[in-house]
Amino acid sequence: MDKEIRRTMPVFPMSIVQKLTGLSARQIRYYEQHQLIHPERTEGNRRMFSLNDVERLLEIKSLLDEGVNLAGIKHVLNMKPLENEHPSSRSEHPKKDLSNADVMKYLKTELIEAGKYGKSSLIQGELSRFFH
DNA sequence: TTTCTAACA
DNA sequence: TGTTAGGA
Repeated sequence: MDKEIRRTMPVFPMSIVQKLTGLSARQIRYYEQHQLIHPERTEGNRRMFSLNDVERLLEIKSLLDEGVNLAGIKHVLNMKPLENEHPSSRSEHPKKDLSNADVMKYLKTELIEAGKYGKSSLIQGELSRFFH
């Protein structure tokens, strides 16, 4: 009953999250602006991240390396809602899990669809070759 | 001293 | 994305 609260409990300040994720403060704040993470705030308006926020950021970092842009990352993250979010908005668990293969499959589909039409794809750069 | 927001020679 | 100004 408190395993979940542990993952969602705000415990890390910016400096720690930077070291843990290897991302810059600028990037972390930017991703928050784009709703990829929702760290809580202290009385002094300082961000406090939970373990889930950190894991989420690590996944964002991973997808970034694979050449997925923010729009794509949003989609992937939205496919696995349970992972984090606030304890407040949590009552029942719609339970779900997404394997890496599922994500790959999704990304590949995005790439193919983008090829059919114009150019716009959620996947950028040459890294998309991993899906060819 | 650390983090925050806003903005760009 | 980096970096910096100016404040808390």
